[in-house]
Amino acid sequence: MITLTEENYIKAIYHLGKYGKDMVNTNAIADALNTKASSVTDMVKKLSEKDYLNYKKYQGVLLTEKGKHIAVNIVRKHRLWEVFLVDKLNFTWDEVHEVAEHLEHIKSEKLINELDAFLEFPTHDPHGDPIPDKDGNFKNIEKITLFQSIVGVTYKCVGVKDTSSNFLKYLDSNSIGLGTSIEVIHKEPFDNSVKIKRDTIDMVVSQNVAKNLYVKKL
Amino acid sequence: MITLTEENYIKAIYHLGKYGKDMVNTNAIADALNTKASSVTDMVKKLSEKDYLNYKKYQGVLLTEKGKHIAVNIVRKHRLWEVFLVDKLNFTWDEVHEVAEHLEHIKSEKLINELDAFLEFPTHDPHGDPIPDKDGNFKNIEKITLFQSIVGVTYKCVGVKDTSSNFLKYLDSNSIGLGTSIEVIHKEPFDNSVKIKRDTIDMVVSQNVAKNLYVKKL
DNA sequence: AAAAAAATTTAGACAAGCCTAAAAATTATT
DNA sequence: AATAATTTTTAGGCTTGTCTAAATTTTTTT
Ligand SMILES: [Mn+2]
Ligand SMILES: [Mn+2]
Ligand SMILES: [Mn+2]
Ligand SMILES: [Mn+2]
Repeated sequence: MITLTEENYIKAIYHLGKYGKDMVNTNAIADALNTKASSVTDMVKKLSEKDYLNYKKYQGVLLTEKGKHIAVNIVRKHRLWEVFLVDKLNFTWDEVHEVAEHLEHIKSEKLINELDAFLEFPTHDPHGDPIPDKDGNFKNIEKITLFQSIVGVTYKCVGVKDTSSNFLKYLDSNSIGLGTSIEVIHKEPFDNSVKIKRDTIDMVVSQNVAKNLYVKKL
Repeated sequence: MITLTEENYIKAIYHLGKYGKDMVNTNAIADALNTKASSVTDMVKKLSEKDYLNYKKYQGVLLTEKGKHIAVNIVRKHRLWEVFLVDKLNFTWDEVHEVAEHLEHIKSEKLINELDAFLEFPTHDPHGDPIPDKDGNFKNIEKITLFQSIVGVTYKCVGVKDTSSNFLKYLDSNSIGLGTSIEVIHKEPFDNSVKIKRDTIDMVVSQNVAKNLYVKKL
């Protein structure tokens, strides 16, 4: 049996280790889970014991295949529930994360597979993140941040990096959402702000915004 | 903040105390929750401290209004999720209870009220039990057990007392479900079995079955 | 009204997760 | 290469919810 707390650790470690092959360190995990490094050390030993990850003292941890499998399944559940909340229950994209954080721990194969079917097998969640299928497979769409974009090119918004309520509400209030077309007009070297044309409207977004908005060439 | 364990105790006490005004005793609670009497004593002290119930040493407990409110809200969530599972996700009535047992603890006002609306404000769950509305109000339909029925009268099946998978599957295999018409042909004094006519078919059900099937005069 | 049986509470212990403070190891700086 | 700073682990303790065994109270039986 795997506990809710163990699941949260595994998911956090998965997200922290997603890019790059190097080990995930204690402080990063403590930070992600709002807990203390000493607590992480304790838990990491237990997870290693249970074979969800490999732990090397003072070095960090790496999920095993077993651990990755658990993690991807939790991510699948999290994102499917988010789709459900937005598509069926009138939640906005800034409201879903907190509730999905709890729903992702409900354990029922049938529940999640039927939910998947009920939602007609969505491939992406409300924030543009890919949804793993029943076997854990998914493909990341090629995307860059608006920060990495090129002047003169038109892009489509395909995701957000920061999923905080604050950022999502900012985007809402500026009529930017998934699918929105964005033409890059100018990139200001001084403060790295980006001038874009959204529909017919010109607007300037800060470096912070540009770095948290994923776009794809049209 | 109320913990998952506390919620389960409160719900169990609510169901045990539903009929009759007398106090719920320690062993009954321990039994319902598959735990030990000593654990119940501990928890009951804590719940009393938090004002969810009144506890009199060696006498038993009674939920306060605050406790009842919590309980009814959990029951509401439990039953709405059961409807969702059956109506939208192709669960059968014998599969829903276990999953709903977990879903009932998800804390989000918006979630449950939107779910209620999405399901078009159902009044009863898949087992015929009434669903409290947003304010905790619900009405029990007048019903008796088949055991209490009268020979010669035709009834409609409106609920089940035992919601175990075994019993529900037995009913399925005998084509008895909510809404099924049942005419009482004979009540056998020797073993309290009941001979009924379901559609055009005569069949005999045991005392055990008769005591767990709720019916209503047509 | 005792004595016996049953129900309930108390005492003491344990696992899971968390914390703070101190010790040890690693990494960065001089 | 030595010292300083940072990171990580260890040690010891706390809370929640559980358990077993023993003590106490209530209820039932004689
Ligand atoms: Mn979570
Ligand atoms: Mn998401
Ligand atoms: Mn429950
Ligand atoms: Mn039910």
